[in-house]
Amino acid sequence: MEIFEGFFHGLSSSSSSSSSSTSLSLNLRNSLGYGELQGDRDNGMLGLMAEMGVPGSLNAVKNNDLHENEGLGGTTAGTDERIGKTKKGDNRKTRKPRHAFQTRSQVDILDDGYRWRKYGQKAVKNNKFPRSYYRCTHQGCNVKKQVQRLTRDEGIVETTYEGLHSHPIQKTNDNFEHILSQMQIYTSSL
DNA sequence: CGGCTTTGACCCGCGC
DNA sequence: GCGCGGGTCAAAGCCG
Repeated sequence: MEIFEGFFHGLSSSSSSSSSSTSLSLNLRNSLGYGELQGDRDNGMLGLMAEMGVPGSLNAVKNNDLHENEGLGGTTAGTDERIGKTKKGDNRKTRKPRHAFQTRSQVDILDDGYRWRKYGQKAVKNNKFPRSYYRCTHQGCNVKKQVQRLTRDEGIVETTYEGLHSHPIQKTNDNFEHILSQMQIYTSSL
């Protein structure tokens, strides 16, 4: 997979600090947890990058911001009322896998083939760019993701996926290589 | 007109 | 207890 090797050249030239809103189509078919099992990190993108050996130049992107947060009581089934505060602390054991990776791209929204609905945006400490919260629009699929652009290198977008899709992707991934030629993927598992 | 984004409020955990 | 930081809700507006 020399494509990844290819990215690292000609990247720095394209950081034109313009966050154009053209949607970039990144289609990762069999990655990002499409499946029933949890924690199947061996396949898909993460495993792919793990075995191809991401070059060590990514120390510029310290993922000290990526701290695993298992509590994350976001397991709202959508039925509980805030006022009632049923606070389902019991099923905290069902922690969801969270996969974060960083892509060097000029666009904020990396379309990975799923349909996402934005449900929030917050300013993050130590970052001048806000973090966006998305949820998969597919029925019964409450996969969430966060997209955040780093202050240190505004050419890098950090995407954190939480949960596993229970439905197939709908788009094709034939232009995957074309996408890869436009961005640089870092990896991190948490 | 329906789906999505925007955006302020709300909630909650945690540290002081 | 209070403030802060982060995550979510939901009403209103936008847009194809």
